[in-house]
Amino acid sequence: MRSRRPTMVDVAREAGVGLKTVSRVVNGESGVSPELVDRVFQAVAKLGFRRNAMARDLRAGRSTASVGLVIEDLGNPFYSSVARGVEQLTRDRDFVLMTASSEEDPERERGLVLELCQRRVEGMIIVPTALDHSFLQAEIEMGLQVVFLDRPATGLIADTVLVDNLGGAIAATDYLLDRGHHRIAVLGHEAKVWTMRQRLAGFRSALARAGVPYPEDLVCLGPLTPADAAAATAQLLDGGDPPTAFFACNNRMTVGVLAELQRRGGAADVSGFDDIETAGLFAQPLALVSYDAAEAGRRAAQLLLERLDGRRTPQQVVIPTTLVRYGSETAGRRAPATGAGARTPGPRAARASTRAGSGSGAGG
Amino acid sequence: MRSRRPTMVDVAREAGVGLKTVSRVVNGESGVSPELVDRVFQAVAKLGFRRNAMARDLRAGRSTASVGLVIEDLGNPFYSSVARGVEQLTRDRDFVLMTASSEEDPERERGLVLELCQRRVEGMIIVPTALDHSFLQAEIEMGLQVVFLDRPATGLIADTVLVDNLGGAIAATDYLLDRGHHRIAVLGHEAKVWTMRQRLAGFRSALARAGVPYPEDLVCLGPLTPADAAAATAQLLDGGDPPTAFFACNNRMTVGVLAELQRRGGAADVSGFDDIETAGLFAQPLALVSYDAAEAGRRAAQLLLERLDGRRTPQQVVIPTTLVRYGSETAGRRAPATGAGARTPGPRAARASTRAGSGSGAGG
DNA sequence: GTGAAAGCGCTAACAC
DNA sequence: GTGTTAGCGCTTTCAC
Repeated sequence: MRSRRPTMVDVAREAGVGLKTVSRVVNGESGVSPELVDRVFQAVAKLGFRRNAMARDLRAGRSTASVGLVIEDLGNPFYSSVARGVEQLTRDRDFVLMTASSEEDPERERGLVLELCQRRVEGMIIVPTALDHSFLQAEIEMGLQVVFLDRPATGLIADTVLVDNLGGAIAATDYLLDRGHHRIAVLGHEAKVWTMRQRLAGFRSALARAGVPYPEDLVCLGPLTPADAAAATAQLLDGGDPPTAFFACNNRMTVGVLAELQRRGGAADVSGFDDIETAGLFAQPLALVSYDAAEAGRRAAQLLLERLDGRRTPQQVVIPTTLVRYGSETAGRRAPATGAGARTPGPRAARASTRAGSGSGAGG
Repeated sequence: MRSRRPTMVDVAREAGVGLKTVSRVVNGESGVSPELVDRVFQAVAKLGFRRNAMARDLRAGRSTASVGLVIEDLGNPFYSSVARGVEQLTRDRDFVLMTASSEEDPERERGLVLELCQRRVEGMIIVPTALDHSFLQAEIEMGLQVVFLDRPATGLIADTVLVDNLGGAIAATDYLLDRGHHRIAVLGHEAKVWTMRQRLAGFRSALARAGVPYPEDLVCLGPLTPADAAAATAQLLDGGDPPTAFFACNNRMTVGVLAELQRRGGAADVSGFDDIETAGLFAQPLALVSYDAAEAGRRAAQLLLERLDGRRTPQQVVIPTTLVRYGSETAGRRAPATGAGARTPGPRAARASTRAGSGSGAGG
């Protein structure tokens, strides 16, 4: 029993009123007699009428009350937190979220962006993978609003939300330096990724300030998965003059390093970028650069909404990071007896902000 | 410099051809002379024309080549994996994914579903929170295709993808029973949630089969966050005749239980529903009911696509679970020396499937 | 091969 | 207060 979707004309006929009256009632406009309002609602309910948003938006000459979110991978906890944050702000304005994963493929990213343009989204939040986003300039001139997240766009001036990569990496490196390490290995993604370059720069900067030479032989860029990182860790440890500590540039690297250390019963100190929800339960103590991913999403959404409301001067927001130490020196020996040990929920063990405020100002 | 978005009419004028010719070229139809094709493409590029999908779909009388995904919380790892799985299949058909979080609020869920109906999505994948979905019947009769995920819908016959809750819970309980426990505590969400009832039923069933009495005083339903679960764990442990083991009905419960045990240096055995990515790095050994959330999303998307292609007989798919043991008895004492210990990436320590196949068949 | 006209379902402007 | 008309940007007849 597959019936056709009723239109306003159908409703008008059913209610015995004119088309415009139905439109008025459905849109909650005033100036319709209570009796007709009732008849229209009755007909709407009887026919199961749902106003066609396509026709409505088309006629009104506007976009589709929706925002596009182009990220690397929806399945990654960082991005899903971001998506959640974005959603929290956009849902209040009755925007629909169209999510798409670029999979770090510039071509795919471009395709998704243009696809969303064709769907006439009002705005987009993009985690840029492509090296050049000037192709968006034309869309922007035609009314598309864009906010970049996690990395700045190249070839384009636009609102941007970034994480304090430099400060976080410095804090993570200082943590290891403070514990007396001079041979610190670094594991990270390819250096072509902007965030990775920033984090590496922070690492170098912290070493330089401490007068510790940059360990060329301990810098391992390329691994993608935890398994890759574990293998790389093994190789580093098996080399001559092995590292005594590790700086993992993202959560996947951290997990890989820890897994290999645990497998060996090794005791290297570890710090890493990106927080891990369950780090308080780990056998090994470590320090992680933490930041609020959902907040990054919320800020991006906020910037986008402001733009849709008319703001035109580009802004940049930097999300602050915090170094969180998980587990104590004694942790791992079947949980500490004191309350000062690792714990996942509740207050964190030790925090040190790498940035004072949430720094927002004109940029570009 | 905010210019108006060009339409096909603009392109036609620019190229000096008729409207229909532009339409033909833009849609890759044959039967246009190469010369005109070229002129049209030139004009398209010059003006930055992007075909308006709203107008196109409206005129064609079809839906918007999009699927809606209504889940509980995009930020939850389980749901973001599901979303990723859905996306993997739908992107190939050039569908756009509209994601929305119901936040376990039946009213909100209903609102989101109807909103997506107004947007004329072709189909929806819903994790049902509401108790009654018969209101969807009308939409379905008007062409909407629906697949339910994680829980069956009530008051409605439709395609459904479920996890083997019963089998998983039995396996998790058996694990604890096999280790000699008779006083097993259960922590879980409210029993009004279908999955929770299933998991509890599995727990009861395993106990009954082992001749162990159901421990009324150790069943704690209600906690939502890890902190709630930790507090509940503390209360259970501080009571008279405390439990010697815990069955945590979801990942948040598991984390809470472990956190409290770790804080106390306690040694209770733990098993839990839902896998945790980093469980191999935990100080405490445990067993987790694991299943492929992304696969659940893919299967749901597959069912939806089949429906869009014309299938009409309702189907049900059950995603199998596996009990994964993390860490050995010696784990936690600063990592085991042998390779048999916990490790996160790579092959899992010990698996025992709770279901033979991926069971798919007619249902409803 | 190509283009003019009609119309998808709705809203905006105007008459009644 | 209410209904009629036109038209959003596109596709679909159907002439030429």
